[in-house]
Amino acid sequence: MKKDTREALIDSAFNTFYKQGFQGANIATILSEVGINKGSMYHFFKSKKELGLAVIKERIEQNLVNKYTKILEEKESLKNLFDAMRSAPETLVFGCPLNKMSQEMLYVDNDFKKLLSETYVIFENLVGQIVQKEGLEDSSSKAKLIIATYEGALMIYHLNQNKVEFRATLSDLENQIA
Amino acid sequence: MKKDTREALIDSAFNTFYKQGFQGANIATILSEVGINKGSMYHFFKSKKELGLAVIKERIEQNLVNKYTKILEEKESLKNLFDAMRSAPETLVFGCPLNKMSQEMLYVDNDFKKLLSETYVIFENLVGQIVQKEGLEDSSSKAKLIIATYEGALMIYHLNQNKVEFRATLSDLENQIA
DNA sequence: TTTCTACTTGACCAAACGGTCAATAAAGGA
DNA sequence: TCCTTTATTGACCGTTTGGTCAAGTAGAAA
Repeated sequence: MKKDTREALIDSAFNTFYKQGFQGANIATILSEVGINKGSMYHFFKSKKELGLAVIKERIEQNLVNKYTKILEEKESLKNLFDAMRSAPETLVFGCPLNKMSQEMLYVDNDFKKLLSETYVIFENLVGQIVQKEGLEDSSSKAKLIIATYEGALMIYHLNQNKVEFRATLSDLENQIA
Repeated sequence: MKKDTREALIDSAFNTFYKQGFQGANIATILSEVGINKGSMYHFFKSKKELGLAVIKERIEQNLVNKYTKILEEKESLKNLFDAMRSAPETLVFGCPLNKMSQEMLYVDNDFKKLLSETYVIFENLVGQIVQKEGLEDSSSKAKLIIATYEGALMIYHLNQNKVEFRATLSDLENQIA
């Protein structure tokens, strides 16, 4: 179990940053959640920032890759993509992790910006492949439109808590895309 | 000039929070920018949080109201709405203030959440009125779609810095709405 | 068993943070 | 002019913050 300290640290950091924001989160919270001491964390990460970057790389990016490559490999990719997006309120209870982190950190730190931009490219490519698989043209601009609408609608959902309208927006988009 | 301290404070706070986030910003920065002492600020605002709420109410919300009521009163409202949105990268250099603040603070503090939700309602209503003025049906769900796409596309723009594609996304939306 | 490395402890630190306060100054009205 | 209210000063405070470090422990390899 000792070997998993690093993973437990990233898990807890992801959750804490996700809820409270990177700058608003404090390390002590993460430490007590994992049940270790400060020095132990600094053995794996040389700073809070490094921990943040690891969270982006190993959780935010990885979660996106896992989720959307799986959809890409399925039979009805595009349909499943919209199904997955429509269920976002259930899974992403504090919003889109990539969007949250981006809004907060993009102009605060350049290393965050670089990593978050790279993560977005991966996201767009995966959605683009799903669109392309359906034989649709302009897959990259369609992917952008899907992601934009999804992210924006998710923001609105978190502001007005109206799940029905959130899903309706995505369904309209789905009908329009195909 | 002395009477404008409160306004100068909110101006500087808005800019600082906009760039660095609410939690990431420190009061000393704002104070030195305005050129006053700490006690002077605490004469007008009883806490950093009160200053943050005032920024939302008196800058973020007000700016939205000013900008979109003006468009609503113009001749070609809907066209001008899309023109204004397309020029967002020039005016909103760090993203959408409402979106940024929402992503950061929605699940951190309930007073922020309430105020930000109210601000969104105002935003949606104004865009809804612009849509309705054009004689289009379903103005409220069309307003949601416009805002969602706009917010999402703006997020993408800040991640990939591609202004051409940002504008294209909004132009596609414009063509599809009408 | 010894040794080397990876990990963990817990006390410690300096700096930065948000916030307070009594004293003072300036403005405005009577 | 005097007086009251509003605004400003600047020193001060307690807490929290991210981060350090010397010491010790556990585990694996030899």
